[in-house]
Parts: sequence; C-alpha cells; structure tokens
Amino acid sequence: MKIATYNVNGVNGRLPVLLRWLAETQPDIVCLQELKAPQEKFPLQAIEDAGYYAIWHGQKSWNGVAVLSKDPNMKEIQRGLAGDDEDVQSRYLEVFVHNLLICCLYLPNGNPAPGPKFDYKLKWFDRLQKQAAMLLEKKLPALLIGDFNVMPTDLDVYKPERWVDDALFRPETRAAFHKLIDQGWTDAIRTLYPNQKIYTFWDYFRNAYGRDAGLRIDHFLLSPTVKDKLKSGGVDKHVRGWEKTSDHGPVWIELS
DNA sequence: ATGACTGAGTTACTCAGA
Repeated sequence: MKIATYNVNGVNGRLPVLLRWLAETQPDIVCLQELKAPQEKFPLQAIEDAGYYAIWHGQKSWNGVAVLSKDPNMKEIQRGLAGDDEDVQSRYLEVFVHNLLICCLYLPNGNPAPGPKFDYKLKWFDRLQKQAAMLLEKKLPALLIGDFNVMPTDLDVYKPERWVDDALFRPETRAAFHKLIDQGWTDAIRTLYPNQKIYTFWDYFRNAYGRDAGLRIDHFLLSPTVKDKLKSGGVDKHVRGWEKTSDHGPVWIELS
C-alpha cells in the first residue's frame, strides 16, 4: 500500500507533471494540496483517465485539497475543521479508504509573522490538534498527511539560522507541531531516516533545487496502529527537476 | 535587508506562496 502527498501548486497548471508522476509511481492513495482551482475546475476527467477516483475541496485562486484513490470504495468523512464557522479556506479533507482514515491537510503558511496570518496559522493548528486528539481517542487507523508548513527541527532546514523568524520555523510553530507529536503521532519520514537531511520543498528562487537548499515541510503523521505497518518511504526528488514543476516534491510511504 | 520565481485572475498588474 503506497500513499503519497504532493503540493502541486496549481492542479491545472501542473496537470502534465502530475499525470506523468502518477503514471511513473502508481501510488494507491494520493493527497494533493494547493489545487488553486474552484470546485468545478478540478480536472476530474484526466484524473479518472489516469486510473484514479477523486474527492476534492476546491476554492477560487488559492488553497484546495484532494484525495485520489485507485479504489473506488472511498468515502468522504469530513471537509474543513471544526472550531471556526468564519473560515472559508479549503484546507482539510478526511476520507476513509482501504480501512484507513486519510486526513489530507494544507496548513496555513502564516507569513508575515507576527501578524494576523500568523495568528490564523496558530489557531488552525489548534483546531487540528483538537481533531487529531479526537481521532487518537477513538483509536482510529488515521494518517495526518500533507503540507504542514512546518520544519520540525534544525535538520529539516538547509540554513536554520536564516529561518528562525519565519512563520514556518518560529518557536511557536515548532512547539505546535511537537505538541501534535506528543499526542502520540509518528513522523513517518523522520522515523525512517533519523539523521538524514530530507527535503520536500525547494524555492523557485536562486537555484534552490540545484543547490539543494530545501525544507522538509510535507509530512506523514501516523496513529499508533498505522505506525506498526510502516515499511518504507521517501521523496520523489527528481520530479522537482521537471519542466513546469511544483516547488514541492512528492513524498510517499509504504504500509504493509 | 532585499529580491530572485511562479500561478491565478485578469488581461497590467496584484496577491500569495515559503
């Protein structure tokens, strides 16, 4: 069972890259973020032609999340997080497939910090923590998957000292991530590679990909029962080198 | 400290991203 996450940075603009990667790697389940497309502009036909069923939550211009699955027996459980009726941003989608609860998320960036965007990020994090605690309490086979916009430790940043004041790396942000981990979630990629530099994002600027000046911000957090099934994982780094590619690379894990 | 890229919406430029 191969599960992947990919911040596509515009699902229509990246469609050729997305289809090429799907054909190449054939994951069973895919979480997508940053669709940047309204609900009716999701490229469903192309996704279906590639052999996938899809559930998605779009939004004009920004955000947007989707879950793709080869198994048509996929059921939507929830879209959006509880705790803020005013929040209209499409950032959370929960589906049940292959006896797994797949929670696809796109956590707010939060820059500039401090400021209202950073406040929104921390509040969103708090709502996610409440949802995550509930999932653990119910002992569900759950995975929190997606673009968390957090580098958890110094090892996850090419130059940590340059990022200390950034919304993705500020102490409050890292503390919120570690609070989530302390609930009982397992950071799958870091567990597989305890001491290695692993990046999932490279800026478009300054040849960041060529210099490997990256960040690890796309994560798989596994609930206890799912953690025991973790076999392998990695980043499809070469995809970041393709033409018209996203600034993120696809990340994947395999479960037994 | 700043700006360099990129997509979307719109159609000359802004906004947002990380």
